[in-house]
Amino acid sequence: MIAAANKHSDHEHPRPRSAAVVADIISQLSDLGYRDTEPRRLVISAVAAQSNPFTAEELCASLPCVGRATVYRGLRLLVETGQACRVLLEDHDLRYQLSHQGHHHHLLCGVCGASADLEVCHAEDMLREAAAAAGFRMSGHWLEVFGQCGECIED
Amino acid sequence: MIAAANKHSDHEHPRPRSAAVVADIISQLSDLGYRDTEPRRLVISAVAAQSNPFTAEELCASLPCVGRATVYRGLRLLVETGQACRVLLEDHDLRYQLSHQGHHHHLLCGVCGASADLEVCHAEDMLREAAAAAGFRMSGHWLEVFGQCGECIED
DNA sequence: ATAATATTCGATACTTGGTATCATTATGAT
DNA sequence: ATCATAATGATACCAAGTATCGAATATTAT
Repeated sequence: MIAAANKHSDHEHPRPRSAAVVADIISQLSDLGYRDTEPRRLVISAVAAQSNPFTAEELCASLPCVGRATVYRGLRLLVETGQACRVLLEDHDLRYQLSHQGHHHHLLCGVCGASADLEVCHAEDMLREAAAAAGFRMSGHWLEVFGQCGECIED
Repeated sequence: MIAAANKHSDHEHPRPRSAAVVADIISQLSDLGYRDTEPRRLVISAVAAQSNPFTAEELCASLPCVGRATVYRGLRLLVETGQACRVLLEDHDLRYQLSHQGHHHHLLCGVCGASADLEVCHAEDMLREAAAAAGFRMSGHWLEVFGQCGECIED
């Protein structure tokens, strides 16, 4: 009934095929006319190396050789091109994360900070109906689900 | 199937029984041990006078006689005690609004800025199930629905 | 290869939204 | 009326993000 979710938490190996992910993103950006530069690569690599949602400042801190403005620009570019997405935590802390597919939402663990994707948004039709009942034409929605991941429940 | 929504837009009269709303909030705060002060009253009145979601800075601007810190403190108090809620617009603009009942979500018009409430969150059970399928224990969620209200569709 | 051109970079300054500090003032329980 | 305590407001501060602009770097054409 509900789509399964892909867990991608901390507790795993360095990061599976991070280099390939970076190369793919660079190539997609290139197709859009964006140049392949050293700082941009560094930003994308750093983003791909993160497992849990991270803040822009954390990214800056992990990239002391790249200017702050460049980090923010790179991050914004990734969000605008759909390669990364913003994640809103329960305390309104805004974080970022690589996008793993098109439309999806996040399950966010408040204990360890891990996130998992809900790959399909089944709420969409229901929300569209509810909006229509109120005379609204729905054009989009924002949804985050908070809780604890399996590992943190055990502990 | 889906709960009806209460529209509370701009196009109406000044504001129905705003004074009573303010008195009620003051009284509830008083029960919690918060004092009834002049600046606090002014903040609450200003909040109650708003029809659409507003920013904290707009509130400050509409209350030149109240210190900025006090406006922010008052707003935070209202959110913490459940009298007001935060509303996240599609462009990540964070706004505030009086709460009209317990758990609910917002239909937000991107054209005129009006908001309406979805009074019951039917998505909740579905989300809890989806979270459980991914091994998560859901503790909460954040949902905003964007679109156009009836009046703005006509125009 | 090289020059021309447009993009990107990074240092810096700025903006916005919000919080901490702290001396002064107002509240409300007694 | 007194008095401990909460609230205020001016100010300074902080965090996240954007604008500016001269210097550096990619691409493209030659």
